[in-house]
Amino acid sequence: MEDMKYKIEKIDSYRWRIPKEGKMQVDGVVYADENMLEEIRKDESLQQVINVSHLPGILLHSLGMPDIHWGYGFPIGGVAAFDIDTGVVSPGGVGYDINCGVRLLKTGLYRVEIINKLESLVNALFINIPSGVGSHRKDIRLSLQEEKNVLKNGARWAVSQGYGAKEDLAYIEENGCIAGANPEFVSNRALERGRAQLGTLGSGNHFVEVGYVSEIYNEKIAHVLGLEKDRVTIVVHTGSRGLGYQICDDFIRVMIDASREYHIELPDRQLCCAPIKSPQGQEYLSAMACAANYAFANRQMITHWVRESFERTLNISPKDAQLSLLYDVCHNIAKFEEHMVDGQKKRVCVHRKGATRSFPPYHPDIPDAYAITGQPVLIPGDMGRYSYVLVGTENAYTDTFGSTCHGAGRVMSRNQAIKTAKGRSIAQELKEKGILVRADSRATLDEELSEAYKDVAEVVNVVEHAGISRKVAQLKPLCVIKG
DNA sequence: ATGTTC
Repeated sequence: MEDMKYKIEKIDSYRWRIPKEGKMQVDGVVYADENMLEEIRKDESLQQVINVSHLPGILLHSLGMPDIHWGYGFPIGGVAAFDIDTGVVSPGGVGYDINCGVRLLKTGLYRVEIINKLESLVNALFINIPSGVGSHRKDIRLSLQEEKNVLKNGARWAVSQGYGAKEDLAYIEENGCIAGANPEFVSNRALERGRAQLGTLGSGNHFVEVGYVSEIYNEKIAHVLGLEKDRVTIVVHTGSRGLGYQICDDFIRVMIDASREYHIELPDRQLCCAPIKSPQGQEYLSAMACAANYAFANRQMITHWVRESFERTLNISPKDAQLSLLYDVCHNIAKFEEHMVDGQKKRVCVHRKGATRSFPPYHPDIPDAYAITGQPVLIPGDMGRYSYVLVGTENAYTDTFGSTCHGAGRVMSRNQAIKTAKGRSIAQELKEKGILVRADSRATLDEELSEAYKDVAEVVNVVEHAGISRKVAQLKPLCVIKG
């Protein structure tokens, strides 16, 4: 590399250290192989890992996952944990799409049973789940009071309204509801934006994808999770829509003032934050929990319309379709968790921005049914390739505050992707690969071009070799709806 | 990611 602004040392084939210097409070640690590191160093994301390491109360290290890339203040693919008494909470450490996340449904169906019905299936999904920028539902009109119930109760609210079943809740991170949500700290503007958008997909990299289990890497774990080769699966990737965006935006303003008030020295204004125990910190966490719960409810409602689309299109009963929830993970969130710090168990505030929780077997916060496997970790790839199901490990718990990667990671900006796609039909190219796509906008398809992303297989390879997740299965797409 | 620059 030409001008090196920071030192980087090899720990092993999959881990790199940026040693603490100057005002850094801790080292930076990045998970990547050698080739990936070269790519990663082309953007500002490692400088962002360093910037985060300056924040007060940061514990052990500022982490970068192999799918790291440039983000607002904190890198996307970043993990940082803070001491509750001396540390801070930062909206930039969570991101604009609060509780953007992934849910995986498994079915009793085999690929051959749906392969001739993909067109009607994708059409049904596209009709039943509004997609695209600003998408909203005409069939649901929430009162303000009811919306506040959504924010307080998350997926549980959705189930109480008939979207899915009570049994689903055990298979959602935090059972689909983050504690401490208080709608009092959500602005009217955020509430307004959220009201008509509940139960919609959104845009960008969000999608609903019907696919199948293409590869099993660990038969025993796959069996416990209910995955079998050629079985049909559904992946839902979406978040908290305009509501989460507005909450992030509102609190960035609050935190710029708070950083000044508490004399927090910031290497980048975008890292604006407040002490966890300050009023501003607590208010952000209450509002963030509201957005997180909205996102859980959103994925739960979308699940209902996925099930309905399957039942109607394939003319099967819900029981026969067996669209059961395998798991639902957050990948943009700040949470209070217990971790080992300097040999002591300690409650800390973990920021995961474009990073997934990866809890080990027998951790009390994972479903009983998965005690022996560890927490399912859901890693979507790009539109044209494949996604992965992994499980959490003890190493993740000790090395990365129980965290791992979240996806393929962009290598092209959105504009670059649009330029690359010029003169091509991405939908047609996908069709030739056997993937049927329906999208609200052509521009979104162009932005989400396969080549705009790293090969997720390489990302997953790193987290597996570094020991912070174990590979269980690969899923390949058959049809997909997008924004 | 985002009523894609109130």
